[in-house]
Amino acid sequence: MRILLVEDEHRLSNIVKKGLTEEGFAVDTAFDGREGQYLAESENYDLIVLDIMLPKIDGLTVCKNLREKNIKTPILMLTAKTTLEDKIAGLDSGADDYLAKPFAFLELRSRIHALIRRSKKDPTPILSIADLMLDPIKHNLTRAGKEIILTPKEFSVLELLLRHKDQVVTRTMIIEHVWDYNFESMSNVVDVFIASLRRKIDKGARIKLFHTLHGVGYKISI
Amino acid sequence: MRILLVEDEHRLSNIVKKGLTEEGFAVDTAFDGREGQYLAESENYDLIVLDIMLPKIDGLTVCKNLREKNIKTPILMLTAKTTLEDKIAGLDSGADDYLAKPFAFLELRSRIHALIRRSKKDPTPILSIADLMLDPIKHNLTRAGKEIILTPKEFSVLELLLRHKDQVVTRTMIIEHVWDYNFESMSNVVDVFIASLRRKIDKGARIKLFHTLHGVGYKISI
DNA sequence: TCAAATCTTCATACATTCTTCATCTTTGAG
DNA sequence: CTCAAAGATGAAGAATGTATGAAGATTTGA
Repeated sequence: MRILLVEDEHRLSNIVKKGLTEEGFAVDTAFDGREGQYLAESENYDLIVLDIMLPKIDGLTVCKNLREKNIKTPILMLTAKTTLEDKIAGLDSGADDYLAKPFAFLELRSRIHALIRRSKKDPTPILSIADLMLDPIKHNLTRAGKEIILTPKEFSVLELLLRHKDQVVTRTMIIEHVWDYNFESMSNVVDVFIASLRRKIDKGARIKLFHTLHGVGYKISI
Repeated sequence: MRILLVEDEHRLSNIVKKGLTEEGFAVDTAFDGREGQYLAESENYDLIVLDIMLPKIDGLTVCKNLREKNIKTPILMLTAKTTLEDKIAGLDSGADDYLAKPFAFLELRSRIHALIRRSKKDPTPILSIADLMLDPIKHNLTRAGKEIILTPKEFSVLELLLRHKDQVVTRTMIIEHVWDYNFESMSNVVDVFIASLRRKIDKGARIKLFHTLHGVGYKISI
C-alpha cells in the first residue's frame, strides 16, 4: 500500500513517515507542492496526505490540479488552520478528508485507513514471488508455507524489493524508502540487511531469489 | 448485517464506523437526528446506534418516533450522561440497550452483538485456541478445563487477541479497541496487561500461547 | 464513605535489533 | 590473468524495544 506524503515541515514529515512505515505502508515524501504534484501524477499511490501550506504550489491548488487531471487518488488534507471556511475550502478543492494540525498520529492513521477502505473494495494486497509470500498488513512472511520471522527493518527492505520485483533496486533507493530521510550513512547497512535476508530466506533453498547486480544494486526475481 | 450509526461527533463516528466495518458490518452514518430518522425509516437495518445529544432532533425523540411508526429495529443508545434517570428515559423511549460515553470500542461491539443475537436468536460464539476457551457472553475463561479469573481489561485484551489469533496485533490496535477513544497514553499499559495475562494463562503451561513480535506487537497462537 | 480491587505509571533489568567495522571473497576492466 | 574496487558476512558495541515488580492513582461496590 503506497502513500505519498507532501509536507514541508521535516520533523512532522519524519514522524508521520515513520509511523506509517511501521504500519506496513510504503511512504514516499515530497517537500513542496511542485514535487508533490509531479509524484502524484507520475506514480501510483493509494492515498495522498497533503499539507495546505507548502512552498512553490500550495496544497489546495495541487489538489485542484490533480482532480482536473482526473487523478482520483484519495486525498487527506492537513492544515494548521482550524476555521470552518478552511475546512470547506479543503473539501471543495476535491479533498476527501481534512485534518487540523496539530493532530495525534492515531487520528491520522484512523483516517488513512478509513479512506483507503472506502476507496478499495478488494483488500488483501499480498506481495509474492515464487513460493515467497509477504502480507504487509498482517506483517508476516512465509516461504513454501513455512513462517519466517523478520525484524522491522528486514521486513521493510524485503517489502521494497518485492514491490519492485524483477527490477534493480539501488542502495540509495533502499536507504530512501526504509530509513529516515535524514539518515546519512556511508556505511554498508543495506548490504548487511541483504545478507541477513539471504540467510533467512535463500539459505538452503534450491532457487535463490536475491540477486546482486554488481555496481548497481539488488534485485529479487526467480 | 447493516448498522445505522447516528452520531454528530465526526471523530467518534469515524472511529466507530471504522471498527464496525472491519468487523464485517455495513455501516451507514447520519450526523443529526432528522437524517438518522429518515434513514431508519427508509432503509432496513439490523441495528441502530443512536446518540442522545443530536442536532435537529434529539435521540430520545427519534427513538420514540420510530417506535410509534412500528419500526422494531433494535436500538442502542449512546449518551455522555451517566445518571440513572437518563438510563431510564432511554429505555422508556423504546431503546433496547444503553451505553455511556466515553466507551471502549470492544464494549460497544459486545453489546451490538448481544442485541443482534437477541433479536435473531443466534447461538453463542466461543473463542478458543489450543486448550484455552473464552466465552464472551458468560464472560468466563478456562484453560485445560480450569477456570481463570480475569479483570475486565485483561479480559478485553485477551478477547481482542483471540479474535485475531495467529495474526499480529499492534499495541496501537489494542489501545484503540480496549481503551476508550479519549485515552492518549505513551505509557506501557499494554505491556503490563500482556505480562499479567501471561502470568495467569501461560505461566507453567507447556505450550506458551502469547508471542512477542519485537518491534511490531503481540500474537496469540500455538 | 471506605476498603478492596483494578488500573496506570514508573524504575530497573533484560533482550533484540541496528549500525559500524574488520576481514575475507568475488567481480570485471584492462 | 591481475588487481583494485565492490560485495559478503561475522561479530561487537550502541541504540532501541520489552518484561515485570511495585508504588501510586483511580474506580468499584458494599
